Amino acid sequence: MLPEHARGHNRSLVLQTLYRAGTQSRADIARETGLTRVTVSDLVAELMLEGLVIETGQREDARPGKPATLLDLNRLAFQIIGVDLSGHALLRGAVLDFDGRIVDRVDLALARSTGNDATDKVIALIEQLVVKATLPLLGIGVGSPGVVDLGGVVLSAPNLGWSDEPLQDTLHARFGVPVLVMNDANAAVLAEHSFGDAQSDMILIKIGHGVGGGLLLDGMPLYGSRFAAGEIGHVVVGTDGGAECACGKHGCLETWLAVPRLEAALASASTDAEKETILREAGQRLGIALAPVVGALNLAEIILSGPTELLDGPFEEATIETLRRRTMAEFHGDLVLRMTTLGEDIVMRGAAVMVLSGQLGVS
Amino acid sequence: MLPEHARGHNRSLVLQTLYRAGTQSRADIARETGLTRVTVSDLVAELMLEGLVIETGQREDARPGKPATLLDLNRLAFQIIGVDLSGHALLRGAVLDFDGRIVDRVDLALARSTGNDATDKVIALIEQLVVKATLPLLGIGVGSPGVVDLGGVVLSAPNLGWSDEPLQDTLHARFGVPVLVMNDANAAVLAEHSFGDAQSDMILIKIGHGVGGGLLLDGMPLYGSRFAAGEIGHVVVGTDGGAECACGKHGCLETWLAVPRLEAALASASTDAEKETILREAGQRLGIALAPVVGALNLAEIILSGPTELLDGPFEEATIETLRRRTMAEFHGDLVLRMTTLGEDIVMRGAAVMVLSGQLGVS
DNA sequence: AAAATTAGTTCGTAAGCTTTACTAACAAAC
DNA sequence: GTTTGTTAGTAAAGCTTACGAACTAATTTT
Repeated sequence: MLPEHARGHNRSLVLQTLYRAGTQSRADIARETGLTRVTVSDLVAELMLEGLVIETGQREDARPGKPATLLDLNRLAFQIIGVDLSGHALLRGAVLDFDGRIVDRVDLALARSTGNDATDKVIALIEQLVVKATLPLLGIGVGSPGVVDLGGVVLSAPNLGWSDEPLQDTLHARFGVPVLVMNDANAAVLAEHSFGDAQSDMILIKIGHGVGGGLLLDGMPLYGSRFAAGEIGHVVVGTDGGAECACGKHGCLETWLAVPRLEAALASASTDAEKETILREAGQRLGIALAPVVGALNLAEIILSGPTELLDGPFEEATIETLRRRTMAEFHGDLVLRMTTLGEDIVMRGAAVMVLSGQLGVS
Repeated sequence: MLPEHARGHNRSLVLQTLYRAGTQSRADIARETGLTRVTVSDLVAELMLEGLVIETGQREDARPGKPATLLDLNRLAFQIIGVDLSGHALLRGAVLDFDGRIVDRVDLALARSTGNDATDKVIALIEQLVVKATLPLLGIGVGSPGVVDLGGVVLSAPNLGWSDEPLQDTLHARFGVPVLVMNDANAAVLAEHSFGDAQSDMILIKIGHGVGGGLLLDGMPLYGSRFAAGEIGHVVVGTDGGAECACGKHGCLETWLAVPRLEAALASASTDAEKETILREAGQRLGIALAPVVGALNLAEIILSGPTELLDGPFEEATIETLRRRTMAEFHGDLVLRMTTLGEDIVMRGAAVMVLSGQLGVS
């Protein structure tokens, strides 16, 4: 641990304080961080030289003493590109600002491309986004389905036909800015944590063509021993059989609640009561699968991401009821289950958080 | 982050290097840590003044250059007291050396004491141990059943009749040395990680009068949002009912595999085949409960701690078979399940690791 | 014997943060 | 209007920490 590491840490501390609490004075930051006013002034001077921080005028409120010079992140310093590769047929990308707001967006049909063709599609998408950016780029964040290691190599992503695809290096070589590639559900968790005021111990379940999850424990994403943390779709649920899965097993979580399966089941139902029963059954299965996870990790919150019309209602209710019945209320009395508030943009916004966090230590 | 924090980090780095790799020279440590020889010399001088590090002579092997002065941790500098409160009827304690070896031990019957009486028993146990220690004490580590917060307050431990018991503060006030109190299963996980060459992502399941677990993720213990991580005993397993539990639910993990339940079931079995079936059934239940956890966390290793005669055999086999059948082999091909190698001393040795880690940053 | 190699120390320097002391700018009270 | 007290920010000096260069020391290789 060298002095410059400590300096970098303190730099991030200042940025973090401004990012979270917004406009503040140097003295405010000093109080908040525990550093002295002198040190904060020094760090702020450095950050202003780099264009990351600006003075925004004086504080107006009437109180004794010299009025404070207010500071803020220079929210016009950079933009970020966020990319979501988790759609089954559509690659989605956006230009985002410092606050994670979407400035512009581009979609590109995957058209069943796989392997190098898929990689080329991703590059083409980003090229369009680079043109649309109106400010220098802080970096590019990508949320990819499948298993992604810490170096941004997609170890396995069946839908895109990738195995050991060094996407992060490829994109960095092509675009020359920092690139971060992460699993889509992990990116979504980061978005929910930053923008959706989620707690620090939670799991996010992403239900779409497949079922995946991302975990945040004590505020940090979990990757797992082989970078496959959250890959819960092919865990068998219950002790009473179930439909056959593409993976060969019977009763995998995906066979109960992947969107195509749910829609097919709903289509064959005639009455509303039947439909509700189908949704409740699926929600119960999710609860059964999650109960040991919630118990073992003492989670505070479960977030669902997926089609609102399917998940928001009987499904969600059945899941939380099942969880409550199967775990100790004493430890989980405050357990919350809810839909994400970020909708379809969750992965792109999470990808932007990755970049902010990786480049500035801010989130 | 102040310079002195960085200094502390580097101090621990030096100690850690010596702790893990054993006898080495200053130059070896410099190469290993990336610090310069100058800095290492400075840190070593400080540590030698404190009596934590000693020179053990010159290296003997024939190679060019000035022969190295070898260093080692002063393994006669301190001893540690480790206490295990998880026994149903017996409090166990030991004096341990720097390497976690047990130097002396003391047991004390709990005799159904609860509340303040139980606290007094713990103090009496430690008083006996303090007398037996032959070197200055680095600290006292305690593994307690129940839910323990980060400040060493036992929020809830039914067997000992404790709620919100500030055990860490009480013991620190009484004995004047650093005290660390942690959940028993978490302590056990630390022991297994340090002494049992376990991997960095694992769960340890402790089966005794109750069933509890401890998690190590990326080398760090997990505490959970309400400090109840690992409390998996009262999660309902399977979708086919089960016996009634003391907590009021049906089919909790404890109703399938707590030791008293298992022994009762075995006692009513007449043939060996019947007994094996009972153990296999229990092992399967554990596998069913753990499958979602292993899947969600992408764990590499599962360790069992408890009566060998029950767990080591059909039980263990059934658990790993069930896990393999219920999770994706692709992500968990190297999944290992085994008994702990540390036997009954695991919690006391883990308590010692807590102290080593907390006081010296070593583990 | 000379050259090469490795270990460890001494000395001076750079970086980073703190403490102390200051100026500037304001509000409140007399 | 002056005094008193408070708050913001800066300047200077000093401490801690780590580093690099240059040195001594001890041993093997040539």
